[in-house]
Amino acid sequence: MYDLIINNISKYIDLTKEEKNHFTSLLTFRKIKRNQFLLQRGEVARYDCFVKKGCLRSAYIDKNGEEYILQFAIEDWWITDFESFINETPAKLEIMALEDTELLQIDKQSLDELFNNYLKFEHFYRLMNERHFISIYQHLISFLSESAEDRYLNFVQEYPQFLNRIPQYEIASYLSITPEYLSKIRRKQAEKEN
Amino acid sequence: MYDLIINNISKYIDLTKEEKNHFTSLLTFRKIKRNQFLLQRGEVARYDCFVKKGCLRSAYIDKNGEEYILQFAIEDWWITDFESFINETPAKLEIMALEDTELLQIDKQSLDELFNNYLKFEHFYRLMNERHFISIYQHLISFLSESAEDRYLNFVQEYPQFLNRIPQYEIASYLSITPEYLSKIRRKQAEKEN
DNA sequence: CGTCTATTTGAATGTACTCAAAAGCGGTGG
DNA sequence: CCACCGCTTTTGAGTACATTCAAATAGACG
Repeated sequence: MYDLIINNISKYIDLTKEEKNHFTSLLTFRKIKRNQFLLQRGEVARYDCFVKKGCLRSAYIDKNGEEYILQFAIEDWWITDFESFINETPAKLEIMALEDTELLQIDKQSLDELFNNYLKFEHFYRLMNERHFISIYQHLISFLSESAEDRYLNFVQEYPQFLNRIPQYEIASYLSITPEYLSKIRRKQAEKEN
Repeated sequence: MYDLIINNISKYIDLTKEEKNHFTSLLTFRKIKRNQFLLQRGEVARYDCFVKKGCLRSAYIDKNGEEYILQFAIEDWWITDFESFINETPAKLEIMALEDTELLQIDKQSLDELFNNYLKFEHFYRLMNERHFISIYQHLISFLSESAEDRYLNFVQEYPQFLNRIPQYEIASYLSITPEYLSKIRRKQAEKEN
């Protein structure tokens, strides 16, 4: 049950048996079905969620109802609306399952208590968030400096595991282009191959 | 000398006199002149820097030499190439002073030692980075969902203190538009006023 | 199969860019 | 105090990347 998440944390810090037990006692298991919401806009994100199995996406929805996917999360990834979770404010993002999904979640209060009692975990959380932060930075830079076509090519290189798993219009949204234009990019690439 | 930075940290955690003294003993003071580099691309960012006086900008430079400004930092802000500082890898960003600037900087080793000896400071750093992280997230969302014109209007609202201080072509770069187009946006806005 | 959803195609359009040149602005020296 | 220089901002014309809209085609699933 907890192998994957313990292993995930052990990449950053070493844990004693007691620490593992205490940590896992704070987790709750949750299943959500394909196309169901883990978090809806306006709710407070009460949990930081670790994906045990399945696939989710977080997206920002603007005033015109336009969706902008910010992150996909599969097995061994964490996902939440970070701003909402940290500040305990209404979420600007929504998180939806793209597949039937199994999660282990921890609520903010438990996490804060954990940080107070086991300082090691605050260290872990800082390190994990630093990585996450760096990846968002890179994402931002790629939007600033690259064309839609380059972003697609990078995506294919960097996340080949997503290509077979996630519909094309979701990938288009992640790359912030229209599905029509992504289709045209793909045709162009296919023509180049020959 | 240290009032501003101690005050900055005290927004997040309470410090004893001894902690303050220890912390400030780790800082080095540095002045850089307008148009000089605090960090150049390819160097490792050895310091996280607190701005005591002046103004800097961090920018990503792509293969064509195009600049994309990611952050401005004035008094009471922190700046570094986070990825380079954390991972101790060559910087992809450059940081330059837009005005004569005074800094207090701390190197990574001192910071890590500080975290080990005074766990409180790791807590501070986590909280500060969480805020920084959230603001990068919002920056990304604004690029995804808003037109150049809306981004400019938001910038004017959110950072009026920068308008008189930073040249227009730097602001254009931060908004990721050409100076020419920013000029056109401003004319359009001015016409609306009448 | 038939239906529903996802992808592709094409034509018209728009937002923002490029390039070139003019105008504005601030400082310096004669 | 004016003239000149370099740098920043504005203007305009032409263009490109990506969008919108509408329709056709392809795929997936019951």
